[in-house]
Amino acid sequence: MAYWLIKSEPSKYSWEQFVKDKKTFWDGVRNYAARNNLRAMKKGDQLFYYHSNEGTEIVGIAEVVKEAYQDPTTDDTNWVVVDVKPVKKLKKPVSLAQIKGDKRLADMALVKLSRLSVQPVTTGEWITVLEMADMQ
DNA sequence: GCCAACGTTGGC
DNA sequence: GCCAACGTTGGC
Repeated sequence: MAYWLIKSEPSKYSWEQFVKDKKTFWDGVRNYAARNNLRAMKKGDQLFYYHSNEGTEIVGIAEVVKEAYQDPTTDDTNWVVVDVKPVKKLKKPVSLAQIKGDKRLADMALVKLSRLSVQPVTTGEWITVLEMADMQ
């Protein structure tokens, strides 16, 4: 099983909305690196849900329920979506500032490739973030 | 609202 | 195929 991080602007699609919907397809990815990550996702993979622009923190955990398929919002076959569902909210959100301040997370894509909207997370990073969220 | 970083486009 | 110009993302 792999770990990932997906970003969303709360003003466009917040964690709260995601929980209300119970499931969504992750659309709007128009970047090849992010697209490749979507394609690499397997059912059951876990994802951090990150709020960009407002909050700038990891707020919850989601799970892949359906692997990549043609993006239903476009005819362009370059683009895919995955289905994801919320798993649980973090007890304490982990902010970008906290992540930047922890040297164990200095290599996180969130820090190094800040504009990538779908990024891989290593097992070590996953565990560290969960610790910071008071979830261990 | 500004601006840095980075991806993409298009001229040559 | 290089690289400048441009557009977009996202932190502050």
